[in-house]
Amino acid sequence: MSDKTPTIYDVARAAGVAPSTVSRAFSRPDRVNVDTAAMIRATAAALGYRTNPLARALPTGQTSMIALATADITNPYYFEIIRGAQDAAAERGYTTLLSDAQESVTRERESIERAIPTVEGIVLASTRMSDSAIRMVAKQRPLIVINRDITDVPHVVADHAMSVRQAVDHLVGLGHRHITYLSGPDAAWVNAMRWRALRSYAAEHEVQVRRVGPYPPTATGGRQAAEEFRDHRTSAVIAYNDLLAIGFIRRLVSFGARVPQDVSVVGFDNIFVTQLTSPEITSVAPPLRTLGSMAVHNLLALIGGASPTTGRPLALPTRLYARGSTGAAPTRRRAWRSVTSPAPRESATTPGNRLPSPD
Amino acid sequence: MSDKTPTIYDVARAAGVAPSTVSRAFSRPDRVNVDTAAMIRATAAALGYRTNPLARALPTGQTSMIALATADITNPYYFEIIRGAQDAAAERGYTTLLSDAQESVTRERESIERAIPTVEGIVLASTRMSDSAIRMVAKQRPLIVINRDITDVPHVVADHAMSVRQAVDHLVGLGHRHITYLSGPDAAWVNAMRWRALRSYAAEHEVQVRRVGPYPPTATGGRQAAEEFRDHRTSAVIAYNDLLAIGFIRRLVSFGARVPQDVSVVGFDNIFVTQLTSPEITSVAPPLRTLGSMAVHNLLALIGGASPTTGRPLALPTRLYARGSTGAAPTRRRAWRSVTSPAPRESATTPGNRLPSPD
DNA sequence: GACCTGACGGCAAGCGGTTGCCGGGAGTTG
DNA sequence: CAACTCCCGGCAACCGCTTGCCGTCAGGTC
Repeated sequence: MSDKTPTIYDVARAAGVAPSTVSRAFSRPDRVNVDTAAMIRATAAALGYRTNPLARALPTGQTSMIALATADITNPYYFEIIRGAQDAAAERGYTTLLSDAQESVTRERESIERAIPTVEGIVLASTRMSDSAIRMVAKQRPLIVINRDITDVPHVVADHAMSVRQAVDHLVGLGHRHITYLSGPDAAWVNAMRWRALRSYAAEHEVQVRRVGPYPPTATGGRQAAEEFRDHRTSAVIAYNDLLAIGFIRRLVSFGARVPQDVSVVGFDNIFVTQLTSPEITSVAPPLRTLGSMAVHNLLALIGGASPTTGRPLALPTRLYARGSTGAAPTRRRAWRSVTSPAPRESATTPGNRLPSPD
Repeated sequence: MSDKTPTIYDVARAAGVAPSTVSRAFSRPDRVNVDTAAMIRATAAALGYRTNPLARALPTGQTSMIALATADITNPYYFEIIRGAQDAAAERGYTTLLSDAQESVTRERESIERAIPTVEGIVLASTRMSDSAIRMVAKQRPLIVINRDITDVPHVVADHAMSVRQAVDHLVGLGHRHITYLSGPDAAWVNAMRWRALRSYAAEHEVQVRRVGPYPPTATGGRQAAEEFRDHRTSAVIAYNDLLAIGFIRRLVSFGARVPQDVSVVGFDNIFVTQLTSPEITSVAPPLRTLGSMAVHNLLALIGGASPTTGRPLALPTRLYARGSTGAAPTRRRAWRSVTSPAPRESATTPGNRLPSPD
């Protein structure tokens, strides 16, 4: 009994067959007699044999791995996408390699470059790369892009027009007629889509919209936005995403504004944090989990040799969750509560994540 | 020009040397003449050659991958750990394979089993596995455990005693003398440590402590906790983690309690969400990022052949961030505000993440 | 009974690197 | 100038699994 992990050769010897037969017993069961196969499996099990994915990958190129590239893994937005993707992948025996670009294009490219040789395909979730860069990657590996419509590259997208309609309808239903859009990163395709959809839909409904930004898609970005909003108020605000909405509201409140009495705010993505704030955030939820799993399904089909055109990129429906951050439009504009009144304080501390390592 | 990616053989032919020389030019530059090496690198670059990690891994076993196993990737607690680990790994040319157990022991074991053949080492972040199961894994691959002190298995831990002291000192400083501990999962080693430390430290300071739970380490768990707390109040509460603290506070507030006037709450981990709630959550921050990077450093050392005893497991210092959820103890206990008064409403909706896939 | 067919197992050549070992030649030493 | 080192490049044998191809043999056909 050697301490090394057993190989097909060990199994072959023990079972009295050729290595090739052992191999086939696992990878091509139909190619070998059922009894022989059963016998081989049995001895393999007894020896504790497990096929080495690396060795298998070399001749076949099948690593059973796919990459899921995210712009920032700490953004709750990705949670459900990741879950959906991983579940779908695991179901088919694939492992998901999560890559995190930390919101940097360079890092994104690097980590993708690095992943390419080991993965069979790639899912790009809200990439910041240019169309041409994406096409370069698509040339090397099967690729699916989430939430970005790029010609000739297969993708899955949420129905952005629908999401915007839901947000606007909700606000209009509450009597709002003036909406400010807090813009996300310019490089984010979704941001552009939302704004475009918003503008055209608003036009149809005699709603005034204007855009401010761009801001980083974080709570900090939202705070910034609030500073600027202060001088150009509207009764309603649509934020590029929930994090932005949250930061925005917090700062606004610290200015003495009341949400939703003075300002109604709706976000996008419906991340779990929307339910942990006061007020809770009204948010439009894209089917994140479905996007993730669908992306992987399509990717796996592509890897399996399906033609890229299969499965027309239909836009997945979204849904609005009405919560405390939206309410009836004020009948007439009034001054915000004085700033001197006791407003919830905001902490200036930052997480102490960079403690020196004690050595 | 073939469309296949070039191999060392292609480079060798183009450069007029043997494949082995090409190989060495990359993996053992000192073993080959500098000029030759430079020439080879040049032709390699011209051909667009890049060494295939899979092929390299087969004979050497060096996959340049490590696994980071988390109990629940959607828990913000892991963010900084992940970042720290990934940075440290990337710095040394390693790729991190993130695995997500979704809080299930079976899944955790499965994904680790699955990862073992492809990774050189493993970091276990707050595993739910038993000591013996962990030792089994440690037998197969170099292993580092985060935040769990298990004999004979190398680990990195935060100073739990210190964190508890900080929480208690903070509360005592505010005049609190009765503390309830909201317990996390029984399987979480940290939970046990905290409670133990809390009990002994409290005893020294004439503070009454009691424990309730266990609860799942989520906002929902916190809500549950609030239900039970309602009938057995104390002026101060220490929650197993921030999520628990947040859920707890929200429910409490919906009961008419005021935080921090009636109840002070401190959490652990200092996740980013603590700064997005009202009130913001006072929290004790373990050096998450350092834990992550240190774990990887040690792991890499282990892989490099260092003896496991190297680098005594010292406990990393923690730090408390005082925020709005804690305040002076009430001079005397008084009734909570009536439940009928307008309390912030809590949404009953759940994220619509499981939209049927439209096919 | 000769011939054909299909199922099944084995042989051996890869997949793309790595590495122990060998040997030629330049440089060093006495 | 002989003897000895080193440096450096090549040869070839792996690493563990897959797979095209071939041979054997049982069963079916006429």
